[in-house]
Amino acid sequence: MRSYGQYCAAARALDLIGDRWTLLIVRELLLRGPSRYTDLREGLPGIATNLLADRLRELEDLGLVAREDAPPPIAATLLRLTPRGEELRPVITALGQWGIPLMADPPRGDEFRAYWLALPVALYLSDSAPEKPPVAIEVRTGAEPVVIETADGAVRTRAGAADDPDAVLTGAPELIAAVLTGSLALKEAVAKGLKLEGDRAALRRLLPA
Amino acid sequence: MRSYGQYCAAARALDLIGDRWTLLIVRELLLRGPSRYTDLREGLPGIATNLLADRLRELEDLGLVAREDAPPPIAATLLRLTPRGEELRPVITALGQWGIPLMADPPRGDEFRAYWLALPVALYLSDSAPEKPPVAIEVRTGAEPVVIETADGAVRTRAGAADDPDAVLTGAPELIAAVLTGSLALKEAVAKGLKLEGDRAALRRLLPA
DNA sequence: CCGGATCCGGGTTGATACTG
DNA sequence: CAGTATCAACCCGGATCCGG
Repeated sequence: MRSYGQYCAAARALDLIGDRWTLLIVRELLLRGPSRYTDLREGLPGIATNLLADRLRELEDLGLVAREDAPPPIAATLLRLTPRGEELRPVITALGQWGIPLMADPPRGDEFRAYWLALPVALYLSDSAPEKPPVAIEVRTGAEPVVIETADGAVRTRAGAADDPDAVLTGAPELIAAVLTGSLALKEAVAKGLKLEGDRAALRRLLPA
Repeated sequence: MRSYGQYCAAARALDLIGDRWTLLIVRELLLRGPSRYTDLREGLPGIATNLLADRLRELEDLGLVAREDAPPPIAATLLRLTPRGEELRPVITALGQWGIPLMADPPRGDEFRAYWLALPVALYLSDSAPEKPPVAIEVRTGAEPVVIETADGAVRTRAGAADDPDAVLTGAPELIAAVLTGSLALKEAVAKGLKLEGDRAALRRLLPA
């Protein structure tokens, strides 16, 4: 954690969270909430385990991450963001928004985790008919499914399958991403191989205009 | 520029601009506009000249920075952000906002350039009386003065001295920063050594409530 | 003076193996 | 599960030098 030695807010921020991997660790904690060490490592493919341990210790020292013991049935310690750590959300959001155009070219062997879609979902989706009954859409594109659902006007994602989804979306990550960010029309995505089962209107209700 | 190899917008953004110094180079170009190589280096104390050259070449290859020949009288090439590069402003802004609390502790030998104040100014100052005649406030805290002035409702900064400033603010960078961000009352700052000459109301008109 | 290129020492990162 | 240990490769920072 070498300092830039500049009395500038952005430079001082980068002093703390500008190291390689640090912001991606914050992304994981923002998207997944309190996590075990091993789960973090699973969500950060490519990181060396010693680096993850180092970074977590630094983040703890800085007061951005806290360690806590999980409730009794589970024997594990959880890592969670402190309130000050949560305040990094706008940074991740700004980075993600700037990076959206980069998602147009396909993964080329990049790793992918379905819950990462929570980032574009939060940025681009909104419930255009909050007065109607809530909807749930299951997305199958990574190893594990993700559910996009509405809850009193807001749109959220969570890991896992839906009990009784209004629609199920299956296909390549770049097709899903393009549809969710509005850069590709649903019809064209289907023509390119995206599979949409169930109630198409439920999905349209959430998509950007 | 090693890739994280993750199909995630934030990770891909960091693939491009996550290297050390890269975002600070963007900060310089955002705050100063088109600049010569040597001026960039002056605004990035601590950077090794080869690193600056490397980063600029990368940014050029990525289409975030463009090189242009300065108009005839001057014999120099200028570096400027492309539109896509300008789109990084929200990233710098988010970082700067998160970093503001870190400015509370004094510089401790950190380098400082007065025009860096443009960042907090844009975030925190606004003209509460745009119908009145414009005001100009000169700030003397670094090697070179900076002017904060209003122009049709907006608050801007520019390098240099003011012809006929409504007020002049002189003092340590951390006092100036604390006042501009509203974390320290003007009266208390003056008690701590800040010097305010001229029309106090002109400054109050711009400060956060 | 401007705009770099080159070289070198040391620190950081990354891959793998290993451990309580 | 949650790391530590080790080591090679790479990147960074500082100094120096060089062509317009």
